[in-house]
Amino acid sequence: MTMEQTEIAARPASAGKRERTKQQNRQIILDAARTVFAEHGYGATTVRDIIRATPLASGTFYNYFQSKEEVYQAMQDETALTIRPKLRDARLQAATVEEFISATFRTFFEFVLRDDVDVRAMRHNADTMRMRMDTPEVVAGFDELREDIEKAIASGLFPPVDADYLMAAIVGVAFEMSERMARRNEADPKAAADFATALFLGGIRSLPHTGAAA
Amino acid sequence: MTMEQTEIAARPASAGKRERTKQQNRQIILDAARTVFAEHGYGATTVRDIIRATPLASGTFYNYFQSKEEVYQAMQDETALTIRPKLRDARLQAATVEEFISATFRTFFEFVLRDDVDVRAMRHNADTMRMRMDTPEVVAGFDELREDIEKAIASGLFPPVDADYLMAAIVGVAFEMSERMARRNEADPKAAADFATALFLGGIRSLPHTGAAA
Amino acid sequence: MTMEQTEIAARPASAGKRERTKQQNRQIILDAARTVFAEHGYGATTVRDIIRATPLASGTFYNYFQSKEEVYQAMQDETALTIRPKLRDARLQAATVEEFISATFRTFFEFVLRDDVDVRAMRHNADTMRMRMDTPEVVAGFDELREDIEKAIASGLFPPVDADYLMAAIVGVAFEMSERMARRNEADPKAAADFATALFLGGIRSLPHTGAAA
Amino acid sequence: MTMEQTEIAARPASAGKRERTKQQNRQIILDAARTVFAEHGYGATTVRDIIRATPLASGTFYNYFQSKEEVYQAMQDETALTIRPKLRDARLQAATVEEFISATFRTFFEFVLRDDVDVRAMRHNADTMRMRMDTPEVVAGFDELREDIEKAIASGLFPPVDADYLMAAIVGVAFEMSERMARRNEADPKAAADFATALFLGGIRSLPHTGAAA
DNA sequence: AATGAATGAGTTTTCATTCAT
DNA sequence: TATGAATGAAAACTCATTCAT
Repeated sequence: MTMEQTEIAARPASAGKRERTKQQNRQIILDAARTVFAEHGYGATTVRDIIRATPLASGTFYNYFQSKEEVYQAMQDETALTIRPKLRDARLQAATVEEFISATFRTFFEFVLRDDVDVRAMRHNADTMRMRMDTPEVVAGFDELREDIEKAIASGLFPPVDADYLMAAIVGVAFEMSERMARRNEADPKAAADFATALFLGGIRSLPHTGAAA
Repeated sequence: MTMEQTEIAARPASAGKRERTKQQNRQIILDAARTVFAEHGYGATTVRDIIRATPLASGTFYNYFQSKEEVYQAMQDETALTIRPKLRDARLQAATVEEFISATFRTFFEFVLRDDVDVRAMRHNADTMRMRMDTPEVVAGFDELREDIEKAIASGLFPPVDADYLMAAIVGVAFEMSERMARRNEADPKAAADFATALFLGGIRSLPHTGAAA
Repeated sequence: MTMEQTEIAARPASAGKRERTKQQNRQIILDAARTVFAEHGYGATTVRDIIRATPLASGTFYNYFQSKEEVYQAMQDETALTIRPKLRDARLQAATVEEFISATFRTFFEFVLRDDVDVRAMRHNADTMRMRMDTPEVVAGFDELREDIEKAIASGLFPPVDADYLMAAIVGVAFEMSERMARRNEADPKAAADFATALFLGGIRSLPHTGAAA
Repeated sequence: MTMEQTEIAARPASAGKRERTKQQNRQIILDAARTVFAEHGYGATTVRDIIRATPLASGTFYNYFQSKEEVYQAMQDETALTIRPKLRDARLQAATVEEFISATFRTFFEFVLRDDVDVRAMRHNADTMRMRMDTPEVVAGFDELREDIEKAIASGLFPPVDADYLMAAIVGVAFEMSERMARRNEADPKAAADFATALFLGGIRSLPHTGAAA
């Protein structure tokens, strides 16, 4: 106890540091990394940038991650691990093509809007695609989608189409539309999902007509 | 004297040897940048990398571009300036929805396969970034597509749908599918364009059935 | 426990070893800069020169100063901050014109000889620059002198002369003579101050006669 | 004549280049150097800066000067060669101490104001003293003044004082006062010279009284 | 002679990582 | 374990000078 008092006396104004657990520090770094990577892109982000967005010291970073690369991977994995189960669950419960497609887009657009600011910000910098495409978790998410499409084909739910291209089309529409959606004043994930779903189910002629152009 | 006249006549038209070398060097740097960016991604690429991929001296780079950023933008603009007129021409001649959509994808996929160095380089680098496109020229290309969609709606060619989302969907599918296509052993731009066109015209159920899955 | 108390007590006062090293390194850089600037002149000096004159690593320089310019300014300010109080004290105690002038030159010449590293270094470099002085601290020192002259005029100590020109004359004589003095084998600040004082009090005809020319 | 026409035809809009003689180009470079050195100081000035202040090409510089150093020396020498004879003439005609001192300051202050913008501008950058002090011509000018003082002592015109210190005092007052003078709205070289002359002849108590403080 | 782009050595600057405290 | 200054390899950038035209 004497020692504790000593410590407290020796630290003028660092109250609260004792509260920080290892897990919290790791999360603090991950959150800071997410924000900074999204703002400057992977290449332009320095470890110092991440640390600066943190109450921690530079050396502390290395108690949790070996390098910039590692924290980046961890961050990507965290994102993928959050959305992948959501998407998979949505698809697994689909009994019809409509449900499969609708649930995929609905889940994705809602996730983008509610849980994660990155996907929007990521689009503004040159490293975006790299960030999106190349960590194992993200690639696994794509593979998962293709596999689910293949299963749907096998079970007769889907017609026997090119699963790889269909996956690509879904992914492309999801990312590109989410960016446009996020830029609108009143982002409406349901409307966006309805649009994408109609497109995939019936093509352009099935898309909902806009009031304005009617 | 004949030679002198020749030289005089030649100067304004072909701009002289100096001028030609200058243009060549600029192009050498742009081409090297395209290759290196495609190979390592924007963030991981250094100006030194670009110079190393060139027979030129380091200082020469700075006679043409201020920074990595600037050469990257120039490279994107060059790409956009090449493909935009092709795409616009293709769309302008469209008399039906089918032609509009089909010509867009066909032109894009063929360009990716034939003319674009970086996409070719990407084929050999599974985890390469797709060049992010938001320089003025590229954005103008997107705007052009949306405007053409709006015109098509106004003329009754297209139903009155959300032009912004439709543009995003086309762009997303074009980029994402072109990447998948480029990775295949026998890339077939016609087949890819047919797939995308069928999707946009009639939805999933209109997509061509694959023999394998049939 | 005694040791712990000792540490606690020592921390705020002596600022800890880290803090001490930091101050030392800053001083090491400043001292090296002073020597190198004096030897090569401001323009010919590179940051590398300064670092080389130091046991520190190149990056360490940038932990303390942004540029050559900044370390130069800091160095000048340091000098000005050292000599300004000495000069002001000397003038404040002056009850006569003689004391005012005499004390000013005496203090300046003695400082140059004893305390100022760069002037000492200059002695070994005939064509060294005299550090140009126009950082805020230095200018403030000049202003202080002019103000003290104005006060002396107001109190009747000095005749009502042009204080700005008189200040300039004193400064010019002080700097130029100090340089000549420093180059002599046996620099004698008292003799130099007597010379300048006699000049300012009675003009050329009051200057001490040299034995040689008599 | 045919060739001349050919040349004219080949040069779209370079009229007047034929007029430039070697001597003119040399002078163009010297004048540009004077301006640029005065503005940025010796160290911060690049050969490119000088060329940019010129209608000439970079390669042309090296037809006239070997290096930055050489053009700098030439410029300094030009200045010193202009003012040194003026000063020497003024002193040689002096029959009294008054005339010697008065003519020196009068000539210097008028030169600074009329013929040369450098001396003022030079004071604003760190390399000033170096620029002023160390070219052979400038040093020779100082030596000349000291020699003239020694001759004046030998002839009985001056009392037997320390010629080196007196020279330094004159130089210091001349440069420092010229800077203050140049900053005034209505620079008056006669008044400045009268001030300095009175100081050197009779000390502070002989200085002209200002109306304001009377 | 004049031109001005190319050169590359040298300088400035950054920043991931280490390590003494 | 936390801290944050030190490190130095590597990247960015400059610029005096050369040389083909």
